[in-house]
Amino acid sequence: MWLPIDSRSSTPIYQQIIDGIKERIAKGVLEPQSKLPSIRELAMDLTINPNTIAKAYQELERGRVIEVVRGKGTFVCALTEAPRSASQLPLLRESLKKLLVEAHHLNVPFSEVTQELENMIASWFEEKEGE
Amino acid sequence: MWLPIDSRSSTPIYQQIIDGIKERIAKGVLEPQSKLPSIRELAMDLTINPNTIAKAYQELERGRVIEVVRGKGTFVCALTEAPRSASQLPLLRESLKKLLVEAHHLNVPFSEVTQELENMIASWFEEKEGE
Amino acid sequence: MWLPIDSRSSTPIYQQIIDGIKERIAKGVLEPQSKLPSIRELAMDLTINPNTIAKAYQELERGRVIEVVRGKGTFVCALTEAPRSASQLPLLRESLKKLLVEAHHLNVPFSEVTQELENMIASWFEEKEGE
Amino acid sequence: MWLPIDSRSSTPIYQQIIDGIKERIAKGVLEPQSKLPSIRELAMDLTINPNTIAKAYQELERGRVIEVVRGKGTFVCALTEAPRSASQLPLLRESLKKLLVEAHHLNVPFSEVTQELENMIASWFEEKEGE
DNA sequence: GTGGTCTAGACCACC
DNA sequence: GTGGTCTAGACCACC
Repeated sequence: MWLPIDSRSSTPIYQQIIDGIKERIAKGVLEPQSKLPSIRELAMDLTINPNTIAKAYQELERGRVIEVVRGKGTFVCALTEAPRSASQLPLLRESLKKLLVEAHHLNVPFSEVTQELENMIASWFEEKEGE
Repeated sequence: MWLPIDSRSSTPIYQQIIDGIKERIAKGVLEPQSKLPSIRELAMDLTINPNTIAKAYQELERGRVIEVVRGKGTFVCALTEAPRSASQLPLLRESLKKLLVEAHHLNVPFSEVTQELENMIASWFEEKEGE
Repeated sequence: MWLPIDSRSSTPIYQQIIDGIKERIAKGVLEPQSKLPSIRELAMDLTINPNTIAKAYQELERGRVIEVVRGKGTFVCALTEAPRSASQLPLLRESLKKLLVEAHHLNVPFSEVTQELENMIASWFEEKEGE
Repeated sequence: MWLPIDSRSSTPIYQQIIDGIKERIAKGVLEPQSKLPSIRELAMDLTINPNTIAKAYQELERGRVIEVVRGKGTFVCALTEAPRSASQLPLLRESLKKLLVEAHHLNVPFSEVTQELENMIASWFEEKEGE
């Protein structure tokens, strides 16, 4: 598996791995129940310290995004394992607020934000289909 | 001036101050040309070290969000000083992508994201008017 | 007399005044022996605190660029009052070095620096003649 | 690494460090991709507080002169990362103007400025080769 | 090991 | 009054 890692970025490498895997899952490139590469394998692919991969996997497991099956490997969780709760809408709203603040300081009108969001949703699963 | 600061958060305090001020500007609570509290004053209000406030103000000045007038104080920049360039849409799209990834992992359907965004835009300047 | 002053610049205002007057003298706009505006007059013109103008004039007097004649006013020094000494070439070389360091980091080739310098010299007294 | 620091100068120490490092890079003494001393190491060498070195490094990183690799250290950027843009010639011209103003007040004729500049360019990389 | 953040407190230049 | 710099020393995350 390949993920875009920038060792010069201020975002920690383990966080970049988390973000990259979550994005691939969200886009449907990594499907529920599918197997992830082993820590060593991914460390080799990305030429990164295995400890760093391990930290990313631990965080993803804590967040119920992936699960470790002893002796078999690591797998993407089924959707039902992360059921929706009332606490999740406030989190999303917080992100939405930050998005609008950013848009304002980039001088992008809100109407364009809505438009861009709709465009992105429309083409969201493209990467998966083109796979 | 009050800003919500969480000293236990992993987000640095100076960054929380930056975010808080940018949000107040974006919502119109802090208008262009209006005066910000002095470093010492804000440090007292938030019971935070003046150096930390100074770092936040310096970052905001570098980003052309605020400007320092020698010996007089610090002021919100006029809008025209941060003109829009072609490099800004990609930044917004990156944020939009992260938003959709987050929504997926929170089990919030994209249609609801769009709906929430429109609601938030509709009530964006409420805080200012209620002031 | 008008000078370009930016109260938001990180260069102190009194320094901007010094630089502006030195530039006008170097370009021949202000000729040797010519009279400068009084402190009060210049303070009015630039809408700046008279103390700030006074500080600039004091520094210029210390550097033998201008001289105060009691009861008559302030005048540009004659050239002969700032005779050339051996200590001045090193100062210029220090400035030249900084110029080349800057050019390197701006990715401007040295050949272009030389060319730009010659162009600038060729058109140096234009402002005076157009006066 | 040694840099000439004057703690009595009006130029801030962190700025002197920035200038010194930029000069060493421009002269080729510090080559692209080469490693800079760690903050603590340089602080020891120059007997300066680590915070001051850190500020200098952060400014240099913002200017894309150096880059931080997490946990590994700080390195000189590759040249291609600071591409030339149209906004850079005006900055150089501003510096050239200041140079000519200074030359005039030092009583150094412009012909000698040109001559000194050409001499300096001719011997620019000497320090590197003599290394 | 590396750099990043924060506090406490001092001193300074500028207006 | 204002912001800017610096020290001394602590603690933290990352690799």
